[in-house]
Amino acid sequence: MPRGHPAFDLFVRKLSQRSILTEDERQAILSLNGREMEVEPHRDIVGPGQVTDTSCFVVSGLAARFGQLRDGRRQITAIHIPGDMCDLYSLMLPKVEWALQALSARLTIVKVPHRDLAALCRAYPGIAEAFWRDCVADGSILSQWVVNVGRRDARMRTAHLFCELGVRMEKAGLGQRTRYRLPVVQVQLADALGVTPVHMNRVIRSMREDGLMTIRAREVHISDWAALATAAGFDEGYLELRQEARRL
Amino acid sequence: MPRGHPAFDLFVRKLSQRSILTEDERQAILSLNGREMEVEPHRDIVGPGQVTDTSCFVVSGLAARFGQLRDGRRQITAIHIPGDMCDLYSLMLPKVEWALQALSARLTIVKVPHRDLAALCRAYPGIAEAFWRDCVADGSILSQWVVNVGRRDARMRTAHLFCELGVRMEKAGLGQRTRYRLPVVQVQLADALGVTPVHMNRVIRSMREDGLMTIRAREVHISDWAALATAAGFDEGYLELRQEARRL
DNA sequence: CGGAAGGTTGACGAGCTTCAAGACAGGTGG
DNA sequence: CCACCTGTCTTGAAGCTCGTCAACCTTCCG
Repeated sequence: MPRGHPAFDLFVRKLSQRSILTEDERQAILSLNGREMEVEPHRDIVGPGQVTDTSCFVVSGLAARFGQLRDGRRQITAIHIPGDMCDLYSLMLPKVEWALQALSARLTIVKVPHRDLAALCRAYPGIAEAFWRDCVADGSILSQWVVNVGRRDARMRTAHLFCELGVRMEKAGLGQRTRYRLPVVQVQLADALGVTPVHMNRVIRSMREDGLMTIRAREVHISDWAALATAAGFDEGYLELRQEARRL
Repeated sequence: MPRGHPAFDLFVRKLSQRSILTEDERQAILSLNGREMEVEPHRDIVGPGQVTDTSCFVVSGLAARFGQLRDGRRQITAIHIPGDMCDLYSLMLPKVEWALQALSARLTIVKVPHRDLAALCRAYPGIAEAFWRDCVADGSILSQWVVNVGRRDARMRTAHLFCELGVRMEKAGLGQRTRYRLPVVQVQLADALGVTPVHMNRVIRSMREDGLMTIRAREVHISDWAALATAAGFDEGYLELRQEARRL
């Protein structure tokens, strides 16, 4: 089996948490390859209206999908951490409607041609299923975000996002849920949570003053997980991966 | 080929708008069957935490997924119109995190066993792909909802929802985008848009006074589509089905 | 006729935005 | 080494959107 890009063991790891993969399938995914590149912030990796023929695997750093209004206001609809294949859904709908950008200063991705992903799906139905399940799991997070911005106030929303990221980071092996690197600025948190940067700042301050959490040097430190989770109304069920991961 | 439930030609119609299906595949889907039932509002078809072994096809009426906070506040995360297979994603993640309920007074669904859907996927990779694409398309709508509740004010949000539903109804052959039946009460619109019922009422009144649209006898009538779409910042790209619907 | 459900309206307050300014840090050039 | 600049964080004050509470109205239906 030819060796692919070394970062893809992160991808196998993530898929295996949700789906059952045979050894053949694992090896097939590990043999994937693509163009590695570093992306600077505020530059679209893919932009709305484009038809793309690649998906982007996050090696290090953070990526995000942005929706944009005509007046320039932005809303982040998804945050992708290392190990995520963002734009996997574009394999099904290659015309993308959202901008994908770097969220952190240093973002390294691998661009994987749809051609190769499609070949894998044809050869191994189990891989197609794992990809499908991955898209659905992203949708589950998206549902939670709708609830978040729709029905929680700014403080709950913020607490909820930090809980979600903590759990996702931990599951991906990138830190503990109570302490993880988050190389983003407050403006971007505001864009993710649907508030203004000014208000974002006040909310973070208030949570710091209440002893819930602190952010220093791009690192989140949650001092009281239970209190934060309660304040957020956080229930990690929607991130639960290891359910009855049967094969079709 | 055994005849299945007659309503599934709506399903084939919808899938065919997004994906290319062979005649065999169409016939296979049409042979699907399940238990038809009528559901009254405020009763969970499936509830959070349950593990389900069926998906629900909407024959007539409206269904919705609800997220709920501990204090009882609700947020609708998806509205399903006739022809939608809601809970299709549960084929991949059978443990559901959201409540599925009737939105309209009279909702008729067909409960299709996962077993049968899975058998179809195994026998016809093209059907699996169409299902996958359907899930992704739902995710695309969900992204737009995040932008909606995150960055648009109540008036824009409302206008946006009526535009979206208009286009979806039209594509499904259930009316014109400027005139369609929407058998829901204002409380439910408020739950979908993340505002209070009182404010919902004021927004609808204001839009009526501005000559944008009216709702009478559960029927939406959009008097000035262009003005409404502009007020909403509506761009139907994210609902566009007929893109390069290639097969893998 | 009476009750229930949904729609409508007013008054008031809270949460969030907007505008504006200042503090602080890191990086650059003289 | 310091002056300066730029990006980020922080804070205050004023105002608007939206939520809350409460009441009343209309329609429908038994």
